[in-house]
Amino acid sequence: MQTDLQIAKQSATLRVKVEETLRQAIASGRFKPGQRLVERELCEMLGVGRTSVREALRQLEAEGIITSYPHKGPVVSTITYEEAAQLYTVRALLEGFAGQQFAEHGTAAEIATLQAAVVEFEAAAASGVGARLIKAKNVFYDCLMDGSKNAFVRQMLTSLHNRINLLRMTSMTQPGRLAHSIEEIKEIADAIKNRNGPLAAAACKFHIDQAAKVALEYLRKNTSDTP
Amino acid sequence: MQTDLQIAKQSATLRVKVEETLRQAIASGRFKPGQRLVERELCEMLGVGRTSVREALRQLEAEGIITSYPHKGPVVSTITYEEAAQLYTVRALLEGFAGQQFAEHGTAAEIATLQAAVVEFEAAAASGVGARLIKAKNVFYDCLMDGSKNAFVRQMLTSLHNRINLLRMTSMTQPGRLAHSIEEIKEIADAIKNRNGPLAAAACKFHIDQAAKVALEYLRKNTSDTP
DNA sequence: TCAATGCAGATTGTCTGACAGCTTTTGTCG
DNA sequence: CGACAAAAGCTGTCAGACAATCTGCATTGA
Repeated sequence: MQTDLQIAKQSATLRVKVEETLRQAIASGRFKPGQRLVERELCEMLGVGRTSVREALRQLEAEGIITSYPHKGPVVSTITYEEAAQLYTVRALLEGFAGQQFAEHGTAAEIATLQAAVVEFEAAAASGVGARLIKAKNVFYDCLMDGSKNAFVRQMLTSLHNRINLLRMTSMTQPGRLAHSIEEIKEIADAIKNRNGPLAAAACKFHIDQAAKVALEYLRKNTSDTP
Repeated sequence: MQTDLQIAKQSATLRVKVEETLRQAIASGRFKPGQRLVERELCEMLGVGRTSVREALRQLEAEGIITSYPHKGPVVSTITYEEAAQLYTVRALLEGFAGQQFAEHGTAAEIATLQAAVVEFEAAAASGVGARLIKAKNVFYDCLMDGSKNAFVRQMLTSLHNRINLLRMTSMTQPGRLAHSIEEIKEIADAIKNRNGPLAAAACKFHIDQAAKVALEYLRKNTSDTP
């Protein structure tokens, strides 16, 4: 495992590292939605040539987290209310599917891993450390996606998560939301443990729908506030 | 409309044209799965510099229709039996969703367009012209994806269609399959016309499952034949 | 004063040439 | 015949250059 990661990082081409760095920078809010990404600045900032930067940008563009306009260059993608609504809809669909597959075909070991992730998420929430919470949530979703046993679902959900990341920090920091979130996640894990496919799907869908409600409400207010 | 398209094609950057050309070349079988794509050859073939080719390749890689290995270069993606099965599964899920949305929220105009597409598909099948058939099918799916009213579903399905294209020609040329295919498509359009969401979803899922059955059977035979 | 025009700066899109590094193949020697 | 070294073929990356294009600002004309 460890060596795998190390080897992966070593043999990773420069372009991939740039990709990861930029993805991280965007996810962490270092670059904000709508902000222009000027090639030369990125080159200096990262200490690499234009080739690597441009190819990395193409990749991020394909993933949808940046948008480029011809002869104007790329900007960090913004997300409209309608897009966010659509995004959460399809996310609910796919995660519901993943949950159902997990419940019906997951191994005992996978279920154990999932439950451990829930426990860690709870602990992270109690600790109040934001970074730990995000990490725990990522572990949980990673596990859930693995449970779908479907590489395409995994890939699509990863892409959706990346695009929603800018909003997700919102939906989790809303007062009272976190406690509900924990309960919903427990429901998911329980349904999976009990091998109840439809219930697992419903629990996943419910969880996303709740998150969507909060995020969309926030988005609605903020987009009308700043015309 | 026309001017829009013309302007779009004019202002398209070279890179995008290369993308489209390569996508087409792969979809049409000009480049076969597993085949290496050597940069210099592509440059000569297309008459463009390495920059444009490499950036286009990154895009196609992100879409999954080519795969690159570090320091070895890109090859046209191959698809294993398991991957194909997963692909059809998620496609059934998404198209089922699209069909349901269409039935429940599609406009009368959209339904009329869909029905026209069905008629054209039938005519194309009767004509026996392969190209016309493929075009008709694409129109039908385009219409169906629009009906989902969800840009993400549309994008994901487009990507899946691209990746499945190499197999799709198979599943449609199987003897007897085409007649069934027409019937299934009619079922879909009927369910949508009658505003029956669940039935539309089921019809879409059934259609894909049938296509999957044929394609997977073919794939199973061919992959075990050529070790 | 204000709108239209036009120029200058900034940035992207693309090409060329170059070179190191990794893979694969070839060739040679024990 | 096998191992090891040399060579060839590509990719990954950089730097520099230049045309095309966008944008903001200044100039000009009504």
